[in-house]
Amino acid sequence: MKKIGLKDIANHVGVSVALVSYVLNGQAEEKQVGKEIAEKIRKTAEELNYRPNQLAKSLKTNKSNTIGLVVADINYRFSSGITRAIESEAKRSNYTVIFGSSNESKEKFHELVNVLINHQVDGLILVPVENSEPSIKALQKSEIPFVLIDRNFPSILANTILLDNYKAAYDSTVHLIRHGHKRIAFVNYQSKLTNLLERTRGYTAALKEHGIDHHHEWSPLIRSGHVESDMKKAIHDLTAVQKCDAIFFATDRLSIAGLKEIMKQKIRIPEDLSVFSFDESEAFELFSCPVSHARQPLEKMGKIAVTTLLDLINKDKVINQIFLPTEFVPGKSCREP
Amino acid sequence: MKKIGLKDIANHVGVSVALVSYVLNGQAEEKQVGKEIAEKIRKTAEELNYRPNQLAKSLKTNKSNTIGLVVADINYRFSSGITRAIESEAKRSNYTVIFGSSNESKEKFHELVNVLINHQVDGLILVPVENSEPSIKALQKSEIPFVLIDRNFPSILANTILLDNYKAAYDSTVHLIRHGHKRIAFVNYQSKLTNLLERTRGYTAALKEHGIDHHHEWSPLIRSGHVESDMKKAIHDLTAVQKCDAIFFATDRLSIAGLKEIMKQKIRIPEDLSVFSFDESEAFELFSCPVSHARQPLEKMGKIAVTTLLDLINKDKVINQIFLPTEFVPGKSCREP
DNA sequence: ACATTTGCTTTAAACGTTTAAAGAACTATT
DNA sequence: AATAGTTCTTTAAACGTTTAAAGCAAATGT
Repeated sequence: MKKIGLKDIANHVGVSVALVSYVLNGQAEEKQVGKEIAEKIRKTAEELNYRPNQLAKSLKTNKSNTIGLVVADINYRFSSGITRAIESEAKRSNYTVIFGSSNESKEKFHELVNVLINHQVDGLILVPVENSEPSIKALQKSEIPFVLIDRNFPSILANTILLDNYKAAYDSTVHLIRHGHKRIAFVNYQSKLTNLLERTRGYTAALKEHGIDHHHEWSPLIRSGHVESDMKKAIHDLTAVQKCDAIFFATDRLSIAGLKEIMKQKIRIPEDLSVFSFDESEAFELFSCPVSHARQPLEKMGKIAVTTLLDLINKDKVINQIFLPTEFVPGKSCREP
Repeated sequence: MKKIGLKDIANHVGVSVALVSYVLNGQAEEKQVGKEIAEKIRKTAEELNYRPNQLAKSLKTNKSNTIGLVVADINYRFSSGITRAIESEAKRSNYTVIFGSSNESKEKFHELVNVLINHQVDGLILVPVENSEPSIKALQKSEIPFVLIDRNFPSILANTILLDNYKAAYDSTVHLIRHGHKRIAFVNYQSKLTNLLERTRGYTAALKEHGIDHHHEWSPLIRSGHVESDMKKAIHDLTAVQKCDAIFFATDRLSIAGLKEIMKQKIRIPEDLSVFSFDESEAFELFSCPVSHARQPLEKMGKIAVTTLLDLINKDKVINQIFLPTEFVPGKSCREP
């Protein structure tokens, strides 16, 4: 079946392509197209199963109705959640999402951004990866609207949708303190990403402000390439050596790895140890007890990212940093006070 | 920063756009472009930070280097895995993925396919949803190459990448039989999707061929909108009433829901009951014992989907149905024989 | 000296749209 | 009957590329 263009419809009806374009773009009355002709055009378009060529349209109008999305790894629960939210919000405004997963590689990130730009996306939503500052700075020089989501950089001032990581970690730590814990550990990735650093900052501040001396050994850092071995060591050290009575994991993946190790070492939750997780995971459902955790507002983040971006595309550019709160989901993984 | 086009480079260097186009497309020698000029063009392009307009390119060449992907729900582990595999395989061949999640709605599915076509994708990879046959049949009438993945329809002959669901379910059931189980239950969704029906067929065949009478009550169907309540009833019925000694869950999500219920009802695995799962889940890692399951070859499926599609795009159209085997992952959720 | 070849470059049309602007056919007003 | 609106329709350029074809020197062959 040959592709049908405006020209085909025009020939078929016996009018010019301009008229067809007007009608099919809903400018029939504005341009005062004859009623019967308009109807005939619509009918023929339908019959011939006309599909507008979005590329040609975009080329002419300089507007692709497309937004580019780069996530850190689509296999993360965070990424798929945010992607889904972004995609459906985008479609509400008639935008299509072009998509890439950087897999935490700055090279791939950079390349993806370029590919998306070449595809003339109207704007970008990015979850930046470690050391991607240069790519972002280059982006800022172009006029392409973009918003960062979930992660940011101190050296970069841009539109950003973030969790209030500091506050969430602070509050969660306080939660543990209220439960009577004095030796609270915080397990984080070894990373320069500010969202993770902020969590550490929140944790430390909470301890300090509640008169608890923070021991450096309570905050082991896990290398992302060596989660299993590092975690094994960390859990053992925190429980057997440091005698911590609570562990706060900085992400869902750390929580899972940690809980797995805790199971292996036959540590009972919450009798021997309280556990709290930043982020939630489907996996928690099958753990021996419900895990208390802070939940990220994925839907909301995605939605706000899109609306912020669309504002940026349509109106003038203000810079906006939005911080969203997490939701506290109580479980049974923290011992009663 | 104004957008730079071939024309700008041409003006800058003092040549025609054609020359610039040749050079920047690597046809410099073929078209015998002067060495110094070619060099100058390349340098200027670099300096001006030229980004080719992919839309214009595609419009002219009638090739967008873009493939459309529609998954059933990006939040499924299957979807994100397959998406990631597809995206990276596509990029290896210089294709970009345009993406949509139908969320199991046939309307959204249909709409997404249309949007992608309007964006002139060179081909489509689709995970069809229930009752989307009409959309697919319409697709077949157009000349757009597409492959179905994971699901298919008896009434539709198309390029398809599937699991060998029948065999996987058959083998898994046999595995349970070998472990000495006689009363094996199979919990599936209430659905017309052939991949799920095939699993039921494999299960039933295995029982029959091993001389086990199949009781209809052993195969409860869970309604996708009522997983929790239906599962509660099913588990209770299978264990307390039917006295089944093994349960085989047809999908990862059913397994999770089932295991949750099993935990609630304090049934011990594998002492009181053996459990086997089709699909794997991160959640299994935190269950009280490792769950034996059949693993889908996501990477391979994605890769094959892309290569099949690219063949379809580039060469002539043969119809191919590819069945992939699952991998057996032994756990400790089946009692010893 | 002229024709041919070689090496390099430009011209111009096309892809499928949009959209100002001009044009044509009526109708209404003098 | 000439003029001026209305109302409807067409013309044509443009968006940023690609690419066949033509153009033009300079080099080579006879």
